[in-house]
Amino acid sequence: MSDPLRIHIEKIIPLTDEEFGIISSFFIPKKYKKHQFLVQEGEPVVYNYFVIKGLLKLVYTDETAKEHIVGFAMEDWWETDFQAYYHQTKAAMSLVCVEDTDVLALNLEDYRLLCTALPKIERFFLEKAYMGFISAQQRIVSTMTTGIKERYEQVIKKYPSLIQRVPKSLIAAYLGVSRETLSRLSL
Amino acid sequence: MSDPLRIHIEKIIPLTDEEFGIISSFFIPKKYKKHQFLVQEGEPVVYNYFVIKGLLKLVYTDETAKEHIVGFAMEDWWETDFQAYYHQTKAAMSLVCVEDTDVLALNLEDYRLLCTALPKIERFFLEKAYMGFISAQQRIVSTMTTGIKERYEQVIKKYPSLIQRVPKSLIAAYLGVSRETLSRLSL
DNA sequence: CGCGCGATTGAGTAATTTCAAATCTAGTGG
DNA sequence: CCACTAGATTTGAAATTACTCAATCGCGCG
Repeated sequence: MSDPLRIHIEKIIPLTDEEFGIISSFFIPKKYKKHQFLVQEGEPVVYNYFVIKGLLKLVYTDETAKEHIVGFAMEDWWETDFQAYYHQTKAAMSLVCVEDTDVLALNLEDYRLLCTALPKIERFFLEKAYMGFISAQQRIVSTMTTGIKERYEQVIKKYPSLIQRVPKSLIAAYLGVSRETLSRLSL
Repeated sequence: MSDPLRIHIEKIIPLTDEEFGIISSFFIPKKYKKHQFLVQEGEPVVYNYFVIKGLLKLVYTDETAKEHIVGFAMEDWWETDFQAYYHQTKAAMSLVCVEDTDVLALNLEDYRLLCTALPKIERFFLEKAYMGFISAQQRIVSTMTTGIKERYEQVIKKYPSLIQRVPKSLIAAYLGVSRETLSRLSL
């Protein structure tokens, strides 16, 4: 009854026990240790991950080996290389544990089967995709219009726990500035 | 039979004439002239727009009155201030005609009625939302990792007609650099 | 105690911005 | 057909900002 996935989905659509049983049967529980890779750049992306517990970073590594944080994923978040997952191509980025992490994994075929078995779940995924789009777009606007200091403050306001859980250098990589520049901001 | 909306939707889900009749009945055709506003910052956002013909820019204006282009919308694109539309709040950005433009407008209540009347349309909107999310995320990655020259080249490669249809200063505002800087790139 | 990781600080360099002026171009009216 | 004008683009130069590279500091842990 206190299943995190069920609570998460029921924030958007109500479920009977039977329906949740169907949903549940498509997900594979997995556990990873800090520094392990869930998605590896250059490899196929098998799963979309729902985070039960822990913290992940989605990282793009450029030609000069510099790491750029595309996003973090904590409890109740979905994360993967969505482009590669959905189109079944090789990953362009990596999904890596920042902490020991428990997830539920859903492969694309099972996702489609789930949607066939329980069409109303599509409403849920639509909401998730839509919200993901809105928040990505707002991040774009924020990057274009807002100074680094304010962006940093927005991040710690929006995800207060993040500052406790990751080194500031990762936040810098998320904001798109060097760790030195972030360090020099008078906060 | 050559209805742009029908062709657009049928790229994702097949439709009977009757089904398309239902869909069609929820949309309101509208026409706008260059420089007119479809969405005005600070005002409620009534519609989501499907562009039949023409070109729109989605603009965020910052405190210093500088314009930032969140996105363009040309034929077969959907555009609005999605955040404000979906949550029925005031617009944070404006949607403005770059050319005379014909659209089909869908208000949120009609959107919900349409989804009830024809649930399979949700598959279509899910695909759109998902692709919108992916492309927004890729724009974030591109901004973080790629130099301006390459980003400019990517844009003209992806949307070749854009360069003919908008001044370079708008592309600069889309890329997040000053028009002078864009002008100084040796292309 | 000493190692290692993260954070800070300093100095020089590179890129971008801003402000200003000059140039170019397309469309308009004479 | 030409001159004029408004908008768009380019160029110049100074100022700002962030970057890189390097050294230092701080702290927890074996």
